[in-house]
Amino acid sequence: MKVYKNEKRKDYLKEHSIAHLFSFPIEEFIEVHEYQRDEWIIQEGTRPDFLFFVIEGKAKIYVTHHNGKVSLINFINANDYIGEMELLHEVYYTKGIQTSTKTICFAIPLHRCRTQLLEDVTFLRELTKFLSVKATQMAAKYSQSLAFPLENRLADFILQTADEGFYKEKHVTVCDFLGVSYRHLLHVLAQFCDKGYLQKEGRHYRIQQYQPLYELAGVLRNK
Amino acid sequence: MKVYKNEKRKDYLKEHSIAHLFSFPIEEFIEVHEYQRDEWIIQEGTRPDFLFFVIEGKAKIYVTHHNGKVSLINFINANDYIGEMELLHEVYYTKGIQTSTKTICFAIPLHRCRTQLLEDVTFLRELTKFLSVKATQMAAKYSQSLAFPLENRLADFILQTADEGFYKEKHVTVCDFLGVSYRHLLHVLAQFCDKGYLQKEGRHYRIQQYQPLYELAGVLRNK
DNA sequence: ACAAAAATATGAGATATCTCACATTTTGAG
DNA sequence: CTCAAAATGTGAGATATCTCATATTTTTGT
Repeated sequence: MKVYKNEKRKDYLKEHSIAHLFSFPIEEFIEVHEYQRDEWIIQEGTRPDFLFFVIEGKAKIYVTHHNGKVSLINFINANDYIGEMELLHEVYYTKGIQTSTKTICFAIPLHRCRTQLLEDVTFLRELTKFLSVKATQMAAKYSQSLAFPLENRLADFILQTADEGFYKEKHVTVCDFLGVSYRHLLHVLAQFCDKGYLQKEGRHYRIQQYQPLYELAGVLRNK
Repeated sequence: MKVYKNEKRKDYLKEHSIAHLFSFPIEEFIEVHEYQRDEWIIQEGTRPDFLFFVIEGKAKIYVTHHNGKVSLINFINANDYIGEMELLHEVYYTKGIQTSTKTICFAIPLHRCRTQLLEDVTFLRELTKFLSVKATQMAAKYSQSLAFPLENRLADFILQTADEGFYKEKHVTVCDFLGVSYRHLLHVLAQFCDKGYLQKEGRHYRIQQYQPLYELAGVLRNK
């Protein structure tokens, strides 16, 4: 992890100003952190000292279970908060956050700003919206994971992550995210190929037929 | 649904004052609603006109999927908010809320209070905490549902809901909540009886051995 | 450039969970 | 009280998903 200083820091603060998300002058407190690919921004089980706001990059939230299974709870993108749970709760089991690309965050030191943050209307209103979206997403994922087989959830995931007609996600990551075994993921992908929805090209999959994938994904939506 | 008026309303407002959750005088706006058992406080897919705060009673959040499956997303108890998503988001697919006992709520009319609520630090701070707990719970449930078989989740549920050593929940509700078929739920309950953890008495189950249930439930906790 | 680690791949058998069909019991509205 | 609806209960076969063993390929650190 690198901490940007002086000019580089100032440039980032100016270029990606988040002053409008607060009603007090926050900039002076902000540190600008750069994490490289696959670095851990927060270690699972360890309280962070900062509230982070992601400026550039992507990351993943992980939790490890007693039986050794790892769940990828969600993806984090630009303009997401990290560490807000620890700001709000004294006691909290901290999830691990790992970058999947180079990631730049604004880091707000909790020991200096906690009190002010918790009294700031502008900040709290934004955070409330952020959390409500998060809660809704998780509720949706939860109920879908119980109500539908992998076939449907995978179709949705493929459509959401496909890039120019190609699905290129890493199988291992997708297993953790959709909560299925590697074996079973490959099995369902192979079915999609058999049925002609996808065609494997090297290690990527070209989407051949969108319509049946749309139909499989469509049933996840609410009534 | 009944709306309490005059003395009855005043009594409730005094007895269960929520003035401390707001920094402006909210009481004058509050309606006191009573819902009987099994009544719907909010219809799925229909925007509510109020933000509710539960004073007494219990309710359930339901969502219906395209394939006809119904998920019980969560339980609602005293001191929970209902309808906060609709306060925060113009566009939102509203979940259904059904009481499971007689339930009394304070109902805050959105059209009159929305603006003030969204500018109220005290309210927003409380709501933020409420939502963060909700988001965390859902994330936990989600990852657990994927990582563990029913055996573990049911053991946890039995221990959490048991009353004086007896488990008495309705099977149909539990199926929706744990996202499994009726048949399978009975199957696992029968296993617990075979193994001597539970003993069926009429339509209730007496907990015979806590230890193995604790162990099954324990692996849900994080590493 | 090379060895180790990670990711991909595949087969076969086991288990968790679902669907459907049907019987019985309990509950609630009128 | 009565009847229909809801909840409970059981069997049997189907399917979704997991585990494990093992092989190949790709990526990564040094």
